[in-house]
Amino acid sequence: MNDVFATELLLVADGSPGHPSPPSASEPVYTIGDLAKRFGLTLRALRFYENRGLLNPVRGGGRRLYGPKDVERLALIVKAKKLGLTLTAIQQLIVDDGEGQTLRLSHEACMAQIAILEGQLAEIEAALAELRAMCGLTGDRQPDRP
Amino acid sequence: MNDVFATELLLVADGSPGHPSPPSASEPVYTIGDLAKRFGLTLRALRFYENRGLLNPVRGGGRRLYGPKDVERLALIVKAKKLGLTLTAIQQLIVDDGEGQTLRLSHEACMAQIAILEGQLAEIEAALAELRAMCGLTGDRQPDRP
DNA sequence: TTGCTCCTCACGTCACGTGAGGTGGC
DNA sequence: TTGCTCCTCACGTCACGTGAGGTGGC
Repeated sequence: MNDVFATELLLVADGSPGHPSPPSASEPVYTIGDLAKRFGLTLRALRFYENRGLLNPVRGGGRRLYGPKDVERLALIVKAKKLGLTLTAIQQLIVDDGEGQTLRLSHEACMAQIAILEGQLAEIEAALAELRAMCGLTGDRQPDRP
Repeated sequence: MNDVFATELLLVADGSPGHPSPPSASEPVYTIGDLAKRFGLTLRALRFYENRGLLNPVRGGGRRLYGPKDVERLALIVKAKKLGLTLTAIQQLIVDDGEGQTLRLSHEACMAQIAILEGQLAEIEAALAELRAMCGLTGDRQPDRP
């Protein structure tokens, strides 16, 4: 389904002991490069997330190895970032409810985030209106009326 | 017209030599606190702009003293920031055309900035749509149709 | 041997926030 | 003496970018 994952899929015998989610036998394992390509992130970003405690891949020969749970978690991180949440917030919002990881965003927090984004939206729209006026464009982007 | 300016207006005899725009006699002079209140900025922000070379107030008794030209320049900085421009860009865009300072934004740069903001707008609108769905709100914020 | 991918420091960027410790004039 | 406003370091924050210098396996 995915070139990166099809060609670079690895298998690992066991995870390191004590790891929160050690990849078990025959589970797919990905390198940092795999995930970077898949999610459109840099290696640096993935290492940074790990440093912030958002990811916790096992090590194999000094390299980071990501299992399905790590992939699931990273997908949530990327999704939450698109919602405009900070990494600090994301770290506290991702929880595991037995059947997988989810973004536990309370209704209150959700409304608060909406308010923040609406504020940013207004600022950007005001800036766009001003810039379009400066560029000699009409604010509503309709052709000139007679 | 402005309480801050009316009550804290100072007069200074001469500017320091070599300064690009030394306040001359009987020109109004403002403190950093005056400008912070007037423009809704922090003292730290004003000092930071100075450090970046965006402002260059004279000193009087160790204190920063801002003249009308500094005020004019700061107004431009604040306006440009609202357009989403970086301080580095702003520094290069502010020019003095004999009759005052202006933001020299080329048509090309203007269009480029519009494109950037339109991209941000799209991202924020997508995030808002998602958040409203999560919060159980309708995307277009209209009441439920029968 | 070369090329590729990965690694760990560690400093840089952006626009400030936030104390720490001190000064000057009412 | 207290309160207010100002000052200069200087480290912290946010989310990474960007080398520097080195490793491992084809």
